[in-house]
Amino acid sequence: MTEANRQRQVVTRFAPSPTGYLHIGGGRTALFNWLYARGRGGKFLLRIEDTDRERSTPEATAAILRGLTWLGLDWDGAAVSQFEQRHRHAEVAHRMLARGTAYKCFSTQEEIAAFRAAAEARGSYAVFQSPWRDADPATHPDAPYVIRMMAPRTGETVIDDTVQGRVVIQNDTLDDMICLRSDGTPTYMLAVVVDDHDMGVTHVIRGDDHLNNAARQTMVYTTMGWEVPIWAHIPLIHGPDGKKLSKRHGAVGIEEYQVMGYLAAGMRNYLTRLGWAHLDAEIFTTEQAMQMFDLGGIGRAPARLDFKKLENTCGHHMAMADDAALLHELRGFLAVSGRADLTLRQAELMLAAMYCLKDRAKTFPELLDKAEFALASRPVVPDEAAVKALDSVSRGILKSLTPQLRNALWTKPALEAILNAAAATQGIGFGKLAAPLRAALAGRTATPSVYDMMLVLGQDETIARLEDAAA
RNA sequence: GGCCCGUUCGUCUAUCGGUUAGGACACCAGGUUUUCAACCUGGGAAGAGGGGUUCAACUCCCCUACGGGCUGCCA
Repeated sequence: MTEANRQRQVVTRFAPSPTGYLHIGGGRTALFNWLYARGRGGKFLLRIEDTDRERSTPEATAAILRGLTWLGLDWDGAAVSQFEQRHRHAEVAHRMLARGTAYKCFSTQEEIAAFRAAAEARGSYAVFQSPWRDADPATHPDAPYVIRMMAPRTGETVIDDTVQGRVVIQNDTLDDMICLRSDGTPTYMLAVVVDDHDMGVTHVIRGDDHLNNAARQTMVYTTMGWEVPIWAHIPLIHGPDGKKLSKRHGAVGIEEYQVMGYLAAGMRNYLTRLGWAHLDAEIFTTEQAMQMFDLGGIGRAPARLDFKKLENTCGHHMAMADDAALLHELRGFLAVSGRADLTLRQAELMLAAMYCLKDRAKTFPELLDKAEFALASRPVVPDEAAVKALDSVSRGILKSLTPQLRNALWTKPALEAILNAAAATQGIGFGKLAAPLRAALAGRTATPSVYDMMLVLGQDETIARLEDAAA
């Protein structure tokens, strides 16, 4: 890390390749970059690494943008297409050529394969050494060629990594990486460096699968006379079994988590805490995360995904959430999970009920389940257990209750007085009275408090449901 | 095979040479309660193994084991 970088405004970036959905690990990488930049008044940029024309699709790009947006990560400026910078990349490659820090290599892929096979046969695994590295340009054939960087074959390259520490790579373990393919398109290795430099990226925070690559990329910076960014190679996320996260572990795409009904805020909190810690901080807002987040707090070992903890974290955030915001996010969930939107009436009731629902649920499906009494419309169809609670004796009690409720002041103390008196009159405990009320009001036996339901439903609806059940 | 990175309760982690190794999730047991959930209290639970260095090591060094990454005209 140099003085210049330390003083410059922080610029981070997320650079996914658009070959599929936004992977949850990628989402976390983006989150770390975003948190780091936003917490320091810096910039967070987005670049789509679409130089692999075979595998890149616009659908994948769209999915990535959707995933980031859902996670609440906003980027500065428009997303940059790496492919569109290809002429700039080629220009840099040719400049390296002109400077003598790169050369044309005419070796065919068959020749390279043969080289490797021969090395393997000898029991060694030497990196490919192009015969064209020191060839006289006069002997160059009129054939397709790639441009390879002329990397030093001796000495070592040091990666001063904020997370991994000082990592030393021997130069003889690195080959002369290809910068420009034979079709004239740039490789990722060259493109990342050029783009990061051109975009003014100060901190490269990415998966540690790139740690070794950082050595070769450092050479490009050096050979071009550019300033090397501050590296932070973070460990990848693993599945619950400790193995690399893959489809067999279940959800790997960030959007799947939205469909499962996790809150974006909870997801951010959980993902921030996964592999990063600041003393005992567990549940925090995004603003607090921005304040606390630092590269030094990132662990060196890969972390495993723990759905239980994710759920618990989301539960905290649901309880903390603003009612209206929660309703809004709930409707977003309804839309992506292919469920019907709420009617105006349902939305109103949902909002009114939120106070007694949100600290009882961890995810949106749970919230919806707890909200069943508010969402249902008359006549409420009781489930099996509720039917049992509505025997003839209970129905009689409900019947005797309605006249009193009709004249009641619709407040909790007033309702409490009425129901307690009713229970006393019947010579039963309050629990005995609550059961049929639940059944009548919600059609089930597990519900929020009967008072909350009555208050949310209102006088008319409450009485109507009791009459429905009593009949 | 070579090179690189990693290893503290089941899981996420704190500790940055001296602590009864702390917290959270999960789990178990109580409690509260109007059902479910929530909530409250308590409990069990860890430094991969082996060598060093040091008065003192989870912390520093080495080896082994295990896990991961790189070793592409993929990113």
